[in-house]
Amino acid sequence: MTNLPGVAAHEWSKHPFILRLDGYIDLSAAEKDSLRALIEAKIVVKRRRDLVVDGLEYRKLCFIAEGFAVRYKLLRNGKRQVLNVLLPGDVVGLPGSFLERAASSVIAVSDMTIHACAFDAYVQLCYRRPKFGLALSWLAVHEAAFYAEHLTDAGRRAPTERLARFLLEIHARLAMVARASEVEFELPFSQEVLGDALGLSVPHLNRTLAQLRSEGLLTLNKRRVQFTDMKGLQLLSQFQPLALARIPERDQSAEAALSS
Amino acid sequence: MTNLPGVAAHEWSKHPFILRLDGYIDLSAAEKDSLRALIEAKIVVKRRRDLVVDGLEYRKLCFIAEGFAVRYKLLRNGKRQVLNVLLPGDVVGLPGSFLERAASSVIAVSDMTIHACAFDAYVQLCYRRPKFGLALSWLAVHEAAFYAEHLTDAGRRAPTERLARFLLEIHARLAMVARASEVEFELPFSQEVLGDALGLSVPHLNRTLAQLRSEGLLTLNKRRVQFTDMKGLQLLSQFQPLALARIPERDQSAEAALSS
DNA sequence: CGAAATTTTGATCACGTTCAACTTCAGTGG
DNA sequence: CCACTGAAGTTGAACGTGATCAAAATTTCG
Repeated sequence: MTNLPGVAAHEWSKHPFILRLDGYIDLSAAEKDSLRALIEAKIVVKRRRDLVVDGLEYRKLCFIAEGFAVRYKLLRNGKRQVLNVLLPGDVVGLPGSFLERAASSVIAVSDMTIHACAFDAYVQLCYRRPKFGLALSWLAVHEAAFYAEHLTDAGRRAPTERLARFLLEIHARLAMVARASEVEFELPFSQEVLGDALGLSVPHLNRTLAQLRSEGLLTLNKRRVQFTDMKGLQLLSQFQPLALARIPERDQSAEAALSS
Repeated sequence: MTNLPGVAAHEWSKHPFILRLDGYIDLSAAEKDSLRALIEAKIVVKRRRDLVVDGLEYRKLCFIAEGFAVRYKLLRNGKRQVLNVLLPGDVVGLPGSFLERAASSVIAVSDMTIHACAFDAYVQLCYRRPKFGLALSWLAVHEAAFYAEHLTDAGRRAPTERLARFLLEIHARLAMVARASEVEFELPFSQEVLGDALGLSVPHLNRTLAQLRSEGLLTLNKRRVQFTDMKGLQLLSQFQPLALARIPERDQSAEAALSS
């Protein structure tokens, strides 16, 4: 790991996390700068490095600039559930920082570069600039909504459907931060990770994948996915990206009418 | 449904939602009052009434004073996934209000009384009093953390373990709002709901329940659960309630050091 | 280039679903 | 009060999906 202080302004405005925020909130340059000022370090993380460890205290927010990670929970019986995959623009330390001790682990599955800020510093920023508190809520709700979808997948959907939905979701998320073309993207996860994300064994995941391939819906090799029949995939998976509403602006007129 | 305006102060301070907030944030009487001022109506809802409908816009936060509901997602193939059960102190409209259109439905499973406030009004309160934005974040993170646990249950845990964990979780949540004794509580959900929550068929859920009973871990009749071997349940289920950290207070001294 | 990780394929088996019948319970009207 | 009705809970038998175990083929990486 290499630590360099802060972030340059021109770099920050194109940061995938800022790109994501732009998707649901209007931030002025000054506001973006006040967030940038919190960044304590740019960190380069090697593949397989632990970022968060289940059971330990963690009090940081890390914004992923580049690279991929996986949040997972290891069980007593040796099984593993991948809770979420973390892509550029995602935040490490959500929900870990809100708990006394992290309830899951995070590990890098590729080399990464991330920007870290102290959790307390972010909370104090929320007091000064309430908009960031709302942004945090939106982020957390987004997270919860994704989990809800995955829960439905694991509980009630067939394996082919699950896998198709998962790939479409990742594609949509990568497209949001300009890391995917119309029908193609890099998928840096092993089948073991995919299986643990979807609640399937590796052999069965492999067969499920083979089925999607044989139906001509997609190709996947060298960790590169290409959707060869987008319509067919959408039909099979019933996937539709969830539309997060934008955060309402402060209403000054309503302000005057109230004293509290 | 009967609509009466607002809430009385003495009623509000003992409202289960306020009880829950007290668990992770310090709110002054004035702050609690500013939230109370947002309540537009006290609503009495009959059993089986829809509160939120998948696909429709929903822009309210409803704080459950009494009664139980279920958030669920209905699939094309007729299957249903129960995403969460809503207890006194929980909020209806999270995450629904953050989305263009709700991505799940909510239905009352008992008669309920709830206090409704407009979502926009709450957001404006967050601008005036940033602490409420943080409270909202905490609430959302709490929700996300629960989903993460349920995802792990559905994906990787055995049925007996799932069921035991589910019951222990509900017990802990009810205890938090003073609706459960040490080892006993009301469980107003049919086995169909439990099955849909845990991703099991009704017959299998029933057999799983029978197994817990036969092992002397609990009794359940007339919708009343009694844990007869709490230690055994905890051992079997590896359950531990998740410890949400408290929301840090505003730090005035750090304030002065910064201009932004 | 060699070692390790990952992907693929096959055979067997167990768990949990499905379907069906029956029982018990709660609520309602005669 | 009891008979009736529909909902909820319980039990059984047969089936199928996906897990498990094992081994081979292939790729990645040191």
